[in-house]
Amino acid sequence: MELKKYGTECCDVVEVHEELLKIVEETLPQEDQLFELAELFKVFGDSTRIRILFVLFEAEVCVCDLASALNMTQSAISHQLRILKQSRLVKSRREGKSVFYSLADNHVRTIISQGMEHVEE
Amino acid sequence: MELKKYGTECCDVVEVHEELLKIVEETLPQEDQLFELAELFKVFGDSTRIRILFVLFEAEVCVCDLASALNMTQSAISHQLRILKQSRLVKSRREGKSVFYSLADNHVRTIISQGMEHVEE
DNA sequence: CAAACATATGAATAAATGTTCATATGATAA
DNA sequence: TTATCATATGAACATTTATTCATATGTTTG
Repeated sequence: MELKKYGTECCDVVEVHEELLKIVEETLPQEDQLFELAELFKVFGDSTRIRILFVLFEAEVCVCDLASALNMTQSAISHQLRILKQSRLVKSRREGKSVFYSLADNHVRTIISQGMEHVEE
Repeated sequence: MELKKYGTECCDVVEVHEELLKIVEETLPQEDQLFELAELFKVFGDSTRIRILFVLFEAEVCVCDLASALNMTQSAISHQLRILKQSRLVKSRREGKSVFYSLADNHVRTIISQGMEHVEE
């Protein structure tokens, strides 16, 4: 599919090309969806959380092991797990005193692997 | 592939399970790669930049049309385009006084569509 | 019950970030 | 050249955010 080009002589016109505006209106998701999407990617935008996710790619792990493995305080890890859970990227399961975390779905893997491909280029 | 579980009785032990540590060491990307990856996702973590990308899904567009279409100042858009360009998500091409922006590669589409799938669940 | 352990969370602080404003750069036209 | 248009960018400000510290919650053991 060919990309169209807009705006060649737009900038001295007060109104933008009707056609571009129409397309944007048709294809741009709703404000709240764009916001949610940005919020989701913000969650990926921290190396501590990325590291947590990489560990969870391999195993279901409890909080204190995550803290040890990543060499961070229990509190810091716990705060980040909360954020990961709120965005439904991880889920948790209590077993006695411990809480085990694991990946919630496979979008995580796809998104991270696409990101890796991009930075590795 | 089954996920293993680690840490059942770890937390009163000073050292974490050897096995988990080994796996983490083997599979965790280098620090600088993790950092780059987080930086990349930070770029997606802003709704203005997401909106810009959605417009560029449809067409090659100049800066002032982007500003008009998204109802933002030229300066704000330009700052964001700079960030998108630095992470090689968009590319630009000058034509006379105008500069046209377009997507740099297709990872952008995959990443965003996976993100959309996730938030739409 | 109390003590010990694992996890969660509120408050505070420092660092990062998006937008605005003013202005600089680059290109075209008169 | 000078004027004008399109874009880029530095500085400032307000907001967001990751970590630390202290402490609370929840579970098991004695």
